[in-house]
Amino acid sequence: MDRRSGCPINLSVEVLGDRWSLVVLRDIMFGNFRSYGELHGNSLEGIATNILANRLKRLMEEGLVTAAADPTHKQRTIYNLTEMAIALVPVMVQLGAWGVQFLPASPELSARAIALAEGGPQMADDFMAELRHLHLGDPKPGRSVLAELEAAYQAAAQKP
Amino acid sequence: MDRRSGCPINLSVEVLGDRWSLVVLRDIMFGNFRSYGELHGNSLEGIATNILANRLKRLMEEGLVTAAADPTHKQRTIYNLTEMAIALVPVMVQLGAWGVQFLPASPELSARAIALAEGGPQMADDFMAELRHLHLGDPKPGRSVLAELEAAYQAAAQKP
DNA sequence: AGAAACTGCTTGTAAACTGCAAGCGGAATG
DNA sequence: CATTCCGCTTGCAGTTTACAAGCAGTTTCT
Repeated sequence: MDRRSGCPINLSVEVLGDRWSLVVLRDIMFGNFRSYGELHGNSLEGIATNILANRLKRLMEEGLVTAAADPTHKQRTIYNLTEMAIALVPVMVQLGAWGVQFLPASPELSARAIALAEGGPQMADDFMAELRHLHLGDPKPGRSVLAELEAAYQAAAQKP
Repeated sequence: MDRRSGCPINLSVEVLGDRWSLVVLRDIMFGNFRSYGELHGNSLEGIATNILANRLKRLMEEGLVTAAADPTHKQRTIYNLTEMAIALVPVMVQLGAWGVQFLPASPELSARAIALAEGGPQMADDFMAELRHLHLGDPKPGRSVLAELEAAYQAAAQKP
């Protein structure tokens, strides 16, 4: 792993700076898609199969994702986020807020980003706790930010 | 401009998701490098000339950067950040903090990111005000976050 | 038991992007 | 009026991305 420089922003770009890594992490994080099939079948942007396979491999190598066997389906692999990936929640929040403000984001898909930005650091922390439950086996927290975001999306999608 | 989806995170990735865009913006933002020559000559990562030229062109097309003539040197172009780019400060803060925590960032180069993260939202806001002064002609604010970050870097670089 | 569908990929091919080195035209400098 | 500065462009090789097709092992259906 030869790095271009020791600057933290550069290192982050070297790990995340391509057209798909953050999108795949978004789908695992906010969509709770956990297997290859779920990630491919629900991909809003239509990720190609070889790119998805390659990205999952790279994310594992970089330490952002781990693979676990599914007890009910022997051929299915369940992908879990690591603490390193869960720590990207604040980055996702800021990126989403920026996209909503400056890019032509659709109202329905903006709903989650807006809710998350308005929820502030407390909501981000609660979301990270929920992700630690879902991916790392931590105890289940009382609040489900995932459910709140889904509700925000549904409410936005209903309005014509 | 055909976009893959209207998701704000996807749109942000489509604009910023490559190996150089955020690095160039970082250099303009934190290094206050304003011309092609400064950006190329001071590039920590050694950006190639054609990539730098292409990235500046794309950043202008995306509305993140504008070009202005230098009154003293007719052949020099001064690149200014737009409000859209200045609004990326919180993203940079989070990305830097993440890089410091999870990637092998060098102590000297981490100093700015750490100072900025510890400064909280107030410091980010003051930095954005300073950037609006430097790039958009807004009145000069009392606080210079750029000077504080430089001091933090110098202090970290002195320690052996 | 056999057929069909599911699951997680791999392979082939073409196009686009990246990275390196060299060069170039106009402007300022001495 | 030669030299250096400045902002690029060009050529080329290698890598990455994108699209479409296919494939082996597993489970489900009939």
